[in-house]
This record gives sequence, C-alpha cells and structure tokens, in this order.
Amino acid sequence: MDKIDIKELARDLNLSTSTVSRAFRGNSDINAQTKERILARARELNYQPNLYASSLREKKSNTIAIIVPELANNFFSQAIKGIEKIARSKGYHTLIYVTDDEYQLEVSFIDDLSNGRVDGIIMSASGESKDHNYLNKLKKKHMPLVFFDRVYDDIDVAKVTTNDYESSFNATKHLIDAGCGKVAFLVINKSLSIGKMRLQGYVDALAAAGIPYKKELIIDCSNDHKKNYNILSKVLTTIKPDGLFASVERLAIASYYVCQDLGINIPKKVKVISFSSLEIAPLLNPSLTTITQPARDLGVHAAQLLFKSLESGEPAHEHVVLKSKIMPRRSTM
Amino acid sequence: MDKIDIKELARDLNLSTSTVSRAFRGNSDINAQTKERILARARELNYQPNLYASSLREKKSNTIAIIVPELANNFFSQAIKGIEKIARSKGYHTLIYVTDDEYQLEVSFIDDLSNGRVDGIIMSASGESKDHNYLNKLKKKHMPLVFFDRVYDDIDVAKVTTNDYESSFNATKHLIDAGCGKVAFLVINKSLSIGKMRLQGYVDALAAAGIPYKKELIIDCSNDHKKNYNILSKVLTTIKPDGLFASVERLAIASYYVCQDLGINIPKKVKVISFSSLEIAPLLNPSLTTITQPARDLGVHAAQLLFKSLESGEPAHEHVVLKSKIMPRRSTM
DNA sequence: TTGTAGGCGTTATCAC
DNA sequence: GTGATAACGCCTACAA
Repeated sequence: MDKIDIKELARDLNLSTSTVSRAFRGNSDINAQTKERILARARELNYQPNLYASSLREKKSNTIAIIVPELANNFFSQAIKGIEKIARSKGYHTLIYVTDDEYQLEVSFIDDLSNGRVDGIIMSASGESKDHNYLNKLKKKHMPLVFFDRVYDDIDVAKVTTNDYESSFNATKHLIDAGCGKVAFLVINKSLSIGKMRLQGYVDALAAAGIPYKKELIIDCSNDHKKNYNILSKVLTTIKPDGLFASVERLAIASYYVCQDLGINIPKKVKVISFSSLEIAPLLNPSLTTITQPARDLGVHAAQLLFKSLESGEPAHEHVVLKSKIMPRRSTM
Repeated sequence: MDKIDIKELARDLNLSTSTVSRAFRGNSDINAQTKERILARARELNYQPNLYASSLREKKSNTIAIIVPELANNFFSQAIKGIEKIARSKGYHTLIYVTDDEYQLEVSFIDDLSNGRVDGIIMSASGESKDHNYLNKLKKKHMPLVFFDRVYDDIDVAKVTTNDYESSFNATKHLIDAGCGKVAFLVINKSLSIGKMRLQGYVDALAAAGIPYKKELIIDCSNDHKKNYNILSKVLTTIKPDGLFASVERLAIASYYVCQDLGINIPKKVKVISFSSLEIAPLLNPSLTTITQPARDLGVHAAQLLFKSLESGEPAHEHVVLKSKIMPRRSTM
C-alpha cells in the first residue's frame, strides 16, 4: 500500500486506466457513478495523480513563480497574499523566490525557472541597472512575465505600479508645507525605474515651491544597514537637512536609528516621511508619516494580468497604475 | 528555435540522446571534450533538460516545501533564509506556503504536496488542537517532515524548537524583578505545544516567586487584530495588570496600540515583554523588551534534519532545542 | 461510456 | 566512451 499508481488503482477497480484518469480530469465524459466509485476508492488507497507525469504530459505545471527582493516586509507579504488569492482561485500553485536584493540570485532564479518549472512569473525586480538580457529567454520560451512595483523600463511586459511620481511630488510638498526648506532625498537605486520616478517627483516638487535643487541632498544608500547608518549619520551631522524623504522603508528605519543614537529629535530637528507599508508605523517613536501603497491590490492586478496572458496565450503589455496614499503622522508634524 | 528537447540537441550534434543526457548528469563517464561541446551548444540553443521529465524519471523533485503561518514577520523570514541557504547548497528548490494561521489551508497544502511535488516538508504549525491525521499520509508516502518552532506533540517527527519553557520562566522573572506583582500572560493558542510550554514557564516562575497564580490573568487571544484589541482594552481597564507577557509578537503590538489609545503609560503603568524577532523593537515607543529566538539557526537546523532524512532514506526523530535570548529595553524598565 | 495504445522528455541499463 | 531501448505515470486520440 506504499506507492500506488493509476494502473494499480485501475486494476483494483476492474477498470481501465483511461477511465480512472477521466475521473480526475474535470472535463471528459464519464459515468457519474463510476467517477464517484473511483474517487472514493482513490481516497481510501490514498492515491493522487503524479504531478510530474501529468505536467510532462500536459506541458503545463499549474504553478507560477513570484520573485521578490525580500520577505520580512509588509509590502511584499501583502502583495504575495493578493497574488496567491487569485492563483488559488485558478487552481494554481505559487512558488516564492526571495532574491535578498541580489541581482545574481534573480538571474539564477529566472534561469532555473525557464525549464518549464512554472507557467509564468510575477516579479518585483532587484537588478539595478544591470543587463536584463536573461529575461529575453523567457520570451523565447513563451513564458509570460509580469512586473509589479519595481520594474525594468527596458523590458516590454505587463506591469503594475503605483503613481510613484505623483506620490513623491506630494510627499515632498508635504514636507515643504510642514516647514522644511532643506529636504534630503534618500534613495537606494536611482537607476531602477521606481527610483527615477520618485526622484523626479521630488525634484519637481522643489521646483514648484521655488526651492533650488541641490545635488548634495540626494543621498545614495545601499541595501546594507551598517553602511546606510554611516552614510546617514554623516548627512545628519554635516549637511543637516531639516527634512528626510525616504524613498524606501528601510532608509526611514535607518534614519530613525541614527536620530535616536545622535539625539536628533524627530520631528523638531528633522521631519521624516517614507514610502512604507509598515503596519506598526503608528507605534514608532515618533509615529512615522508614510506613503502607503495598495500592496495587496498590486498583487491582485499583477496576477490577473498574468492569468489573462496565460489564458489567451498572448503576452500582455498593459501597464496598470494604482494610487498610493499619504498617512500623516507625528514624524512630520 | 522554439522548444528544443534532448533529441533535437542530439541530432544537431550528431550524438545520441544518451550521450547528451550524460553531459548534464554529474556522474556518468563521458569524454570531457564531448561534454564541453554539448554544453556549449546547449547554451547556444537555450536548451535545458525538462524538469518534469527528469523528475518523473528519477522519482524525485529536488524541491522541498516550507509551510509557515505568516510571512510579514521577521522570525519566519529569517528562518526561511536559513532553510533556503541549506537547500540551495544541496541543489534543492524551495517552495513557500503561507497558511495565514488557517488550519484548513494547512491541511489542503499538505494534501496537495503529497502527490510528489516535493521531496520533503519543513513546517511551523498553524493547527491548534485539531485532528492531525492528515499528516500520517505523509508518513505512508515516505515523505519526511520536520517541524520548527510551532510543533504538534502528537506527531512523531524531527523537531527544532527553542527553550520555550526556560525563556518563559526567565521572562516572567524579569517582569517580577522589575517590580510587577500582577503579570498577565497573553496567549493565542494554549493547546499548541509552544503555548503550553510558555504558559508553564510563566506559571512556575510565579510559584518560584511566591506569587499566587490567577486564572483570570491568562488572556486568551486570537489571530484577529480587532478582537485582540478589544480583549486587551478590557483587560487593561478592568483587571489592570502591571505586567504583560506576550507569548507572541502580535499580542505585544496589540497591547501597544491599546495602551497608546487609552493613554496607559508603558512602562510606568504596565511593563511589557514579548517573544519577538521584530527588527525595530528598539524604535518602538517605548522600545520593547523581547525574548528573541535564533530564527535563522532554527531554519538551518530544520533543513539539516530534513536533508539528513532525505539522504539516509530514514525518517528523522531528533528534537533539537536552541536557546533564545532576552533583550531588555525600556518597556520593562 | 469505456478501453487500447502511443507518446510526453528523460535517464538507466545494457550492449558495443 | 557512446548508442539503442525500455521504462517513469499519466492523458488523449481513436476505436469499440
């Protein structure tokens, strides 16, 4: 009673394998009673069709991949939930890959994935301004790809993002309205589309307020907490901005640590606003003003685009844009 | 140049499929030059062995599953990192499943997984005191299972946990030493092994300090934030404990929200300690005293146990226990 | 409605 | 060192 396959089950039931097979496929004609009998016996014997045999035969895996830069982040986990909800409703499985913001890992995931392991990929990019040629492999293999949030401009596939430019403009304006005249823009990746958009929003908001743009206020950070801590310490003690606009959550966190350690009062000495989906932003000291993206909806839309492509057999090219929302809290008051 | 299989590649190279196949398998004898030639041409033509065919043939998927209750939680994402590191080093892929603390989802994941999709499972349980019979299916199919952190006592498989009883004892003592005489224990799932252990540590620490145990101070919470908020509001306004011991991070968070809204000062009116791997515990208002588990190591150990079982073909039964660490912060000062 | 048979792409066994 | 061939477990024409 160890491993049982369709043949044994068929023999056990005095039926042919085709009939048994039919009982498990939704479509084919089969006598309702026979089907019930088969399924019942299958449950008893603990039989399940072998996934790899089916997938080989059908040339589809009913599985999609989600590639994200990180997990311990409410934005991505919410987006994943959105994707999974849709995927599950379509009978698809979901594979999650975490790049930890390493370009090389992203490349190798895509590589591994292009052997047919999945039918499609939803991804938020990690890959800075690197070569994106490896993604063309997917196109050649007709494997649909949908980007969300962090996209590559030079790759023509379906994308779901938020109104980053506008949000960024408004966030900067929010700081200016709160009295900041020297707003630093903290960014990790200026070359990623999302970084560019957010930077532009910042620049234009300054201009709109008649504040001259200063290059030294664009602070290039990294994915390493220690490095960021040092960079920000230096900025806060030498350049002394009175406003910080973090284009990424972790830079706001790093800023908080620096201010805490250096005794720089938020919001008195410096006001802080950040793109963030942090659930406990209200509990920080002080509570953090955030630009919050509709993470779950982003996931839902991305999944819908992917399945549209999967079902039609055509690659999708839509670009869906959703709106983020500013949640003012004490860090900018 | 669309889809290419081993046959076409073989034809293209004037070789047999067996030889080509050998080029991709590590072991078999094959002329080094031939192999190089094959691999080079494969790269050119963008050929990769079909995963499903290989898996069907080899009867193994080189994939393992990780089942966790939630993602947006530093504990689990760290543990996942630990698992993935080991898995990757063994050439295995990793599938992540999130139950959202729903028992039914856990059951259905296990069900789906037992069709051979993965070679083994690492899981942190969601399933309260329910029936765990569905797990026996795995044993019948010789699919190894390893638990980490949240385990089922009635299932005899390998487990990796932390010294929950001891940590809980110490955490309670920490509150008592800080002057608390009326410590409430916040718990979600008393019937899960981990809940029991932590509760027992609390009870024994009270006894050791000569403080009588009061049943009303054991606060049963849920996974729903709103409900918890209400429960805790009531507790804090009626029972008025002077210490809160959250056996789970989200209960500390909920307590913070309640205290913030009700104007109850932490730590003056009530001190708070919690099991938590929250990275930004130091940034909360006030900074939160935590009992921090070695999440990543838990994952590493769990993966090692799983691979040991996978490699030996024998189920593993070890129970590894790692140590957590109390990080005192302002919430208990 | 059910059965027969061939093949999905790979790899292992056995020859040469 | 390389080639022919038979499975792996399932699904779908096609035939009955």
